[in-house]
Amino acid sequence: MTHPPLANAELAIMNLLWDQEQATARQLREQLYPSATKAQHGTIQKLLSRLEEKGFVERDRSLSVHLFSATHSRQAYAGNQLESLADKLTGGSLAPLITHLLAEKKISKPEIERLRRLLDEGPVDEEPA
Amino acid sequence: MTHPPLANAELAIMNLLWDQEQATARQLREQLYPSATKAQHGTIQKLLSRLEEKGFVERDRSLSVHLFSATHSRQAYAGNQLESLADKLTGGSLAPLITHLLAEKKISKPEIERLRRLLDEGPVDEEPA
DNA sequence: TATAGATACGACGGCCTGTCGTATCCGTCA
DNA sequence: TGACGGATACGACAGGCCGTCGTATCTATA
Repeated sequence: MTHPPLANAELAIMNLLWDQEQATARQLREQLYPSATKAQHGTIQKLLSRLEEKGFVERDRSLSVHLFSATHSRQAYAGNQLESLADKLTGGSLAPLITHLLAEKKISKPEIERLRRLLDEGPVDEEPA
Repeated sequence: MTHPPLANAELAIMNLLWDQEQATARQLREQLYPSATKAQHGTIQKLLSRLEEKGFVERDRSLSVHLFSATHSRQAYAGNQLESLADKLTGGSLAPLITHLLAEKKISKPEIERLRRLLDEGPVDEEPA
């Protein structure tokens, strides 16, 4: 199952939900639009309901003030996007994606070490958040 | 310098240009729309000129029939997209993107070997095409 | 019951994408 | 030289997605 890509404002909401596990629409609005006008409450609601349609967000309706939470982890989404990138561009293989970044030295040495450790350990537990 | 993402039809053209280095609009049309109606010539031209605006395609005007070629390699574009994915999702770090795919065993053993060799060799020449 | 706050739903403008028509240009060939 | 075929140039269009906002309905509480 491959997730559709997210637009900017949607991603901004997901980033908040990935960081805090649960939030009300009001809390999200305060973080995204510090100068709160009344209309933007509707914007948040709209974005949340679209995210719900796409299956990214779950809504707890048990209270009259709904609680929203992410259904997929950030890594799950990220990995999925990486996969679809590889499918579109390199027949599903990851190596060519990384080749160019290595050649351009866009990957730092600590990052290379980190990746090497990941590969050596084989299947690993997810890192927390 | 970060490239904008490409849409489907645009990507289809780029894939052809990445494979054959040079082509006329007519050649591209024959490969993309085997049942050639006349109108689709315009479509190809339009897509090519938009790709030119975005800096993905170069046009050799020395003959009256123009020759088109890609300005960036497939790897350059792919690496760039990977980079922007990492920037948007994980603060620029690649490891979390790969973590989930490893945990889900979405990466085959030969692919893991290939990645490990890339990392061990450090900065490497680009692979051809 | 009145009121504040939350949700539900629909509408809108803007942008991008893919498609297509039409007009113009250029070379070739009779 | 004049007509013709193929290529380019340019503009128009519908559809879809995104972000935004207004309005209406609902709910809890004082």
